[in-house]
Amino acid sequence: MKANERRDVAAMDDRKLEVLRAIVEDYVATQEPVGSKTVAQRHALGVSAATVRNDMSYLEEAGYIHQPHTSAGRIPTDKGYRLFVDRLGKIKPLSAAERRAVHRFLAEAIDLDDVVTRTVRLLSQLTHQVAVVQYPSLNRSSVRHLELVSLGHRRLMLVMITDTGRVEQRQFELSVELSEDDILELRKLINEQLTDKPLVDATRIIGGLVAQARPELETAMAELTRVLLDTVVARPDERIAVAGAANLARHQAYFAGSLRSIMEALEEEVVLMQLLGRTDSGALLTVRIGDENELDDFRETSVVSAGYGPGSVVGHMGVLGPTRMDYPGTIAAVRAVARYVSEILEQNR
Amino acid sequence: MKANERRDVAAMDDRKLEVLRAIVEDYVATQEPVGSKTVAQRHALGVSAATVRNDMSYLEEAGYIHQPHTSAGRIPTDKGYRLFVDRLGKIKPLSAAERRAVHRFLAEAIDLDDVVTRTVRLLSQLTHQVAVVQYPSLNRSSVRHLELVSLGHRRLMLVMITDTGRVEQRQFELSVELSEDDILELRKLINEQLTDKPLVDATRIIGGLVAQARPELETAMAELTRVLLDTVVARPDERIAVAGAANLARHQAYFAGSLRSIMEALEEEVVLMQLLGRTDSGALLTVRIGDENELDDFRETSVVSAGYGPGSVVGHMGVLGPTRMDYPGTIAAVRAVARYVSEILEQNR
DNA sequence: GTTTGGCACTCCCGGCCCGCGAGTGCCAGT
DNA sequence: ACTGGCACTCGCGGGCCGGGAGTGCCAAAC
Repeated sequence: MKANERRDVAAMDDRKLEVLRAIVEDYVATQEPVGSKTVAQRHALGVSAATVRNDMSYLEEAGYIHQPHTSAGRIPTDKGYRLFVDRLGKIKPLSAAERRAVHRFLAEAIDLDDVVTRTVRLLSQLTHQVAVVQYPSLNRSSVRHLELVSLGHRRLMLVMITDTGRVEQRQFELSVELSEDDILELRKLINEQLTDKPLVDATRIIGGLVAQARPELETAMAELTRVLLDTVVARPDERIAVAGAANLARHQAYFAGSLRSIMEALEEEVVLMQLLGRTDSGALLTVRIGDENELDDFRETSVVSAGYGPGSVVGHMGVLGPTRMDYPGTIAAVRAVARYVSEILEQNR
Repeated sequence: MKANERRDVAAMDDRKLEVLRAIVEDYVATQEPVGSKTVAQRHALGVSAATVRNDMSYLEEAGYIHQPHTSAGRIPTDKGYRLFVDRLGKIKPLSAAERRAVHRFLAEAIDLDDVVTRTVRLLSQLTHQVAVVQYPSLNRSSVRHLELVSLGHRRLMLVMITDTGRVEQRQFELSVELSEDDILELRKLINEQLTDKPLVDATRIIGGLVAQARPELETAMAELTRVLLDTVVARPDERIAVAGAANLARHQAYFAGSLRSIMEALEEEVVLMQLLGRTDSGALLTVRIGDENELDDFRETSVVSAGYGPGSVVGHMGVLGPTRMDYPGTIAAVRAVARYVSEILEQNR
């Protein structure tokens, strides 16, 4: 199969590829099947419509395009889009104005929440599609600071700040009452052990905390330990922001029946993580086209996603739309935004 | 006009009202215009279809129902729904199983964020509609505690906790470096002044803070003051949670063209606030039907909303759907959930 | 005078047919 | 290998029609 595809591509001369590009570009622009005449005219290939027809029947044979019905033009298949993305699409960089807008808009962000909110809006506006941004994964962050605040009685609040700027906060109640000094002591102890440690190691470290507390504080520390573990482990990556769902409505005809299930999926963090997460190892940017998404409801959907983070990848962001989307433009937008957000995180570190 | 309507209602005998109820109920159930025969048969009125026809033509004259076209059945108008809601709909309380589910699901919430998230999901599931929940308004809350945390260098974090459990957090940078003791001093000062004060008074109090700080800390306090004001005033009510947007897709036919603009509106906090906020003064529960919403995009939409809070109202929650919705069921659900959430907030106070 | 059965009328809906046009595949000629 | 020509296919929109649901009105009955 793999060898077969290779031969297909190799056997195709440049003009056939050019025809495929023309079909993809026109179809994306007009949303209508594109015929041989259109291709021959609009894209100065220097050949007649008949020649284009021959190429098209070849491309159809090879599985890159297909006809919705006998007397219609051609539409790219998922395989066709794939080839286009891999070898034909020349990524068009954002315009200077767009770049400036991105920088200005993101530079105004005051904290991580704000960065994420602005990012997701920006992506959806740039691409006119649904945008999804995952908050920096706790698994890949380190603790910058832990704070323990008394709320009166036995009620406490634990605030954890990571090096990516993420703030997790959690209220709980202890079975014993602690003095302000006790709290300070516990806070100091926890901070000494956890500060600058990556969260993946936290589970281990937290386990050892109880042993280090003064005997009087052991009960409290044990309870605190449970809350810590809960905060760190039990809700690992779950935060995700979505924007631009209204753009789905623009493609109503396209999504037809699946609109509802897609919207349902957008409210499920697990599903979103799946869509974003399965990045090709190492690749900076991933495009998953139609069938390549395992989920049934997304068979007519493409996802363009990129990792971001200061130095290493701490989260993913992406854009979701119909398979017939403007790949070069979307790829450029996602890449540019991911890069710039990474820069911001780098600076704030 | 008002007098006119009064007379209309008064002039209608019970059977005419019964016919209107039958039309509303059937139309909501079937989504299809309902004819005289159906009404006469399904709802044991003890009269013939012809009689029902007379009543219907009266109801149409009075503006409670109308025909989409000459040879079709009748559909309630907004005015018809209004009368139904005000005088005809017998609110059917939730089933015991539903009530248990509500209690169980909400009781598990661990903090305010969790309460809101669970509430909005619950509402959308109970009603099969879009649910919207406003976080407790800062304007109507009091400060329970303020915390000032050093993040190293000159970077600080301000955490504010209100009596409704809402936690606002904000990072910022001072122009001067403070010692741990300085920070504690400032924190103490701020807490003394603000704890248990309603946030509406905060602006005034904050203004006086700088004067009370030691001269060495004046600069820092001035800067801090600005951050405080920003946190308290500049982002007053803005947090809103939405769930069940996928339910809009179920009513695709109904919303037709406006689907997109409705979805856009759902991403705009300002619009959502408008929809929820304009509560009739004092009323525990508000139903706004079709035209009664000022926004054009919501002419075919009804909103059922209720205030909630411990004792006094601190926020609103509601459900949004097509005008042809199950009002009795929706009203019951919104009311039950709002009450129970209020109870929870009361307990946590 | 309220209710009822009867009846003519209206008009939507779905099915059907048909002509147009876009697009194709094939072939013979360059 | 490319091209022009040509017959063919088939979706789409428009027009037509018959069935059916629902109405409004009227005259008779209670």
